[in-house]
Amino acid sequence: MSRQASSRVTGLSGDDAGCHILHVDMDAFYASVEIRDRPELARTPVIVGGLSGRSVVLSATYEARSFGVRSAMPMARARRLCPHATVIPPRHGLYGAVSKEVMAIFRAVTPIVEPLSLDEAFLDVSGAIRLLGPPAGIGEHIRRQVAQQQQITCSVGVAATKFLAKLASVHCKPDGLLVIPVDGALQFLHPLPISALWGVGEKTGQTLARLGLRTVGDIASAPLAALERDIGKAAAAHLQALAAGRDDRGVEAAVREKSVGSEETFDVDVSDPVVVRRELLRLSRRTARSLRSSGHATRTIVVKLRKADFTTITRSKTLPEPTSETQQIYATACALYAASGLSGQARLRLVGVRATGLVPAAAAPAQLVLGEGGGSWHDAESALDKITGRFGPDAVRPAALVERAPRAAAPGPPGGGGSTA
DNA sequence: TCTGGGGTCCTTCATCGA
DNA sequence: TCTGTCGATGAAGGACCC
Repeated sequence: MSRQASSRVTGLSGDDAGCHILHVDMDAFYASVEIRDRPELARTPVIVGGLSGRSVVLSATYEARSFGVRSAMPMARARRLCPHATVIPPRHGLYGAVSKEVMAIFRAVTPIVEPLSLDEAFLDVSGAIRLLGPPAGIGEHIRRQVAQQQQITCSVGVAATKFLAKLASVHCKPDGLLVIPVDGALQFLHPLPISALWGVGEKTGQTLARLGLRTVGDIASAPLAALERDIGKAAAAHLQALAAGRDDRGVEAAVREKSVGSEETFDVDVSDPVVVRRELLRLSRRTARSLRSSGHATRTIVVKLRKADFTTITRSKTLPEPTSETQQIYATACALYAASGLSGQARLRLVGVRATGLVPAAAAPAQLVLGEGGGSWHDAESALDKITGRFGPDAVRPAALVERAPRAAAPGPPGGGGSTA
């Protein structure tokens, strides 16, 4: 088998027999897309992130990372670490469009593509081997296509399971390809720190460290009962399977959405219920629009409230019938906010609205309101979706969301007001 | 240092009906 | 009629991932 390029991390045999899963991950995706449009920034520190006081880093070039900048880091700190970096506000629409084109490159290789986010995906290439050759060669083919068509680089992990393929791509970044052969999996896996395991974050990592477990090999040989006692049955079984190289999840081309939602952090903490309710209206609108555009309705509405001290509470309500209407979602969100005991009592830094328990919209009964013809709000909102789809999300807004100086008026009462301008 | 936004999954506890 | 049990479901919170 020929390996044309850049196995940055190896030491393994490179034998890709039986390694039919690829994990493809774009390198510093948002920043790379920005540099493609501004080539003068190539090989310089670039940070993509919001400009407001509470923004975090969304993406950073490797030049910026060499100064300690990491994604999810507060922007203020990133700017202190790397004051000469170019900071670019994110253009999500552009990244979405590039992502679509990259996924199309993947789908030209195999129909079994499972996107994980805008910038990474699992591919099952077992059906493409006869036509395109061994998996590592397919990985190189994909890397070339992405570089030629999109002028950005990606890294590819090749292995027999999703977890190992993902680890492989992490270990060959940036701009690399790594095969973890079937018979080299444990040799690769066991020296890694426990944080390499999918599902071990800060808290679980601390718990495992208290048990004296430091490496993946330690987890593999730990008694299951001890793990279960400290991290729970499901997590213990999950981690021990991964540590033994077992991962029987297949690549799924169609993953069903389970929830949609929207949340927003205020620039400054807010205690005024009028402002909070106005934000709930905005978020309810966004959530309802996501529901309708994905062809779903929701049964359960969840409101998330984060206080100034960062403690977070959620309150939820399951409705008798599924809905995708802004009015009903907003009314429920307001009721949950009122019942939380935080209304007017606490300073909030974030509010969120989420819809779970999704059902296909076609399965939801048409909502009839006494005294109105069937589907009144639904028809009106569908019409608005068409307008906002064409002219942008702010083309038509509820009166309550039209900014007025110095302070906007309260949104109309739940269930009755907050309608369209 | 001071923590975004969009998600998934798991655990625990309460409630309800059989 | 009362009590205990069990499973399903809902609610809340936490941890994690990208």
